[in-house]
Amino acid sequence: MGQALEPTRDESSEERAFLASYKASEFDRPSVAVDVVLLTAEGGSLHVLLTQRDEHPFKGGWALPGGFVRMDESLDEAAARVLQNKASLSGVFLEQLYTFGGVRRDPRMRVVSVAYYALVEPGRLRGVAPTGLTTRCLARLGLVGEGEVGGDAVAFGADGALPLAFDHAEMLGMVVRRLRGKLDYAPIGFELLPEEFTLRRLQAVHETIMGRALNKDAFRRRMLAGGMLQATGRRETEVGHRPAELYRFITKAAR
Amino acid sequence: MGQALEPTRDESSEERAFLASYKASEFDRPSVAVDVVLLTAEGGSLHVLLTQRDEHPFKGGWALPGGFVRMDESLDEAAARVLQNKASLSGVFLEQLYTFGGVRRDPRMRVVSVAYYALVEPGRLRGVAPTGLTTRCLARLGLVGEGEVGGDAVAFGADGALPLAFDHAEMLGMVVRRLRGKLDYAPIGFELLPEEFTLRRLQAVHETIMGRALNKDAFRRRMLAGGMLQATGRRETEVGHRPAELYRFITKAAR
DNA sequence: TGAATAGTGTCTATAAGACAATATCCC
DNA sequence: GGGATATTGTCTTATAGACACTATTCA
Repeated sequence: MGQALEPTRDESSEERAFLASYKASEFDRPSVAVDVVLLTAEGGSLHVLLTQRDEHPFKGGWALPGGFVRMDESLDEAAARVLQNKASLSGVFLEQLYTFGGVRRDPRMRVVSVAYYALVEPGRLRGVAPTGLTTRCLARLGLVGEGEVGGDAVAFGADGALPLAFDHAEMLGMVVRRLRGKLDYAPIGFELLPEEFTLRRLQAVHETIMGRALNKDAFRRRMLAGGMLQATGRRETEVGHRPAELYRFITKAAR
Repeated sequence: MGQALEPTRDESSEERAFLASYKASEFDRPSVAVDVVLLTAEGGSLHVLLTQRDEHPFKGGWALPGGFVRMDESLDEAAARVLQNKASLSGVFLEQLYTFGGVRRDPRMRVVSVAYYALVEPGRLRGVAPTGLTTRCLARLGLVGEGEVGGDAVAFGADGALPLAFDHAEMLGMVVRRLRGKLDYAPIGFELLPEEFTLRRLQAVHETIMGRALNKDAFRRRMLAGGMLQATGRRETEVGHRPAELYRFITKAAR
């Protein structure tokens, strides 16, 4: 570039005086948190990791895993830390979703929350939310205004819809719409599958995200023409019918 | 919904005790700011409002208009306030872009900045940045890695590329890519035009955003088929050739 | 009348949808 | 062999790009 200024090189006495006199804590400021929407796709539905709150506010309600951003970590790092601490996951797809900053979204105090979403294949979530636990669950995700622009999402537990804390229903609605929008041009379907998969499984993931059936022929053609799939030569086994070829996702760099 | 908990109704003594004991200012926290990318399209280029910094850091560099978020306003409201104060604009398209939260993006202190972008027609920017002023300008915007996924943008003033403060080159790069991605399915081209416009002008705006020529016939067909345009019956005047019909953008609601 | 762009109609190439035919596994 | 799904090939239809032709304004 050569265009950006280099602040560290510009250590004039004038600047040093300015920095010394700058009172960083002079004003009230919001807290900054990250919330992570950890998603997986299984059984034709998206599932999201939720934890039950044992304190006020929204005591007993279900919330996304989150935490406050530390002074020595970036937002991305904070989201990765939350994912590591709450789900023992690292190295997964993790991307910023949107930042929620309503004045009263947390009744305790002003909290600006940067929402992230993570995508992981079901196999990596074994043990993260064992059935039977009441404090955390993988809830099935459904949209309220199906097919509409705005609207919240609903999370279903074993006994029906779960009460969601804060504005987390809005976050969940936004993440589904974001996925649907990105699916056509970003390689996000692969993030929800193991390393090797059949075209049928990939289509099932896409159908799960879109919430509707897709044309098999067109899907197959589009995927193979897209140049992001590499045939392994191997085939699935023990399926009770003709086994399909296993494919692998190849990044642009590896092509 | 009926699923969300209602915190205000849940005023048990237990909750009141909790809220009273909650120490909101116990921890260090980042400052929260908004930066606004105010864009318009003219002469085949996108233009962005920049102000020259007269203080450290990045003294003399060019920055997006921005400001700290107040405790009594949402992020959207803060962005609208900045737009009103710095450009005397209200009621324009304004949408969140991305949140930048690198640890050292501001050398003074930790600042998390929520970037917004606003779109206005050139006519509404008359007087906002008069030529000749040295403290603010409407800079022509160009992408660095044209056609690539990532990469910064460059802002050109009268004398060439302007040095951009903070991570604002990254914000500008992101806004161009966001616009290109949204153009196909969101009605954002209209936001950069006056209320009535010809198809040729609309195509010029799309070409400006995409940075490449578009097929005239296909563009025309697609726009007319999209159902978002209403012919006014009037035509442009004084153009030195056959005048084109004037169209108006109609929202879904008005259809 | 000429220059310049608007607007229409038609042909072709490409991608999507539908559907039939064949292939290959497990039981 | 029968059941089930994979895979291939073909036909039809919708859309994008190319291009020719006509229309309308101002100079």
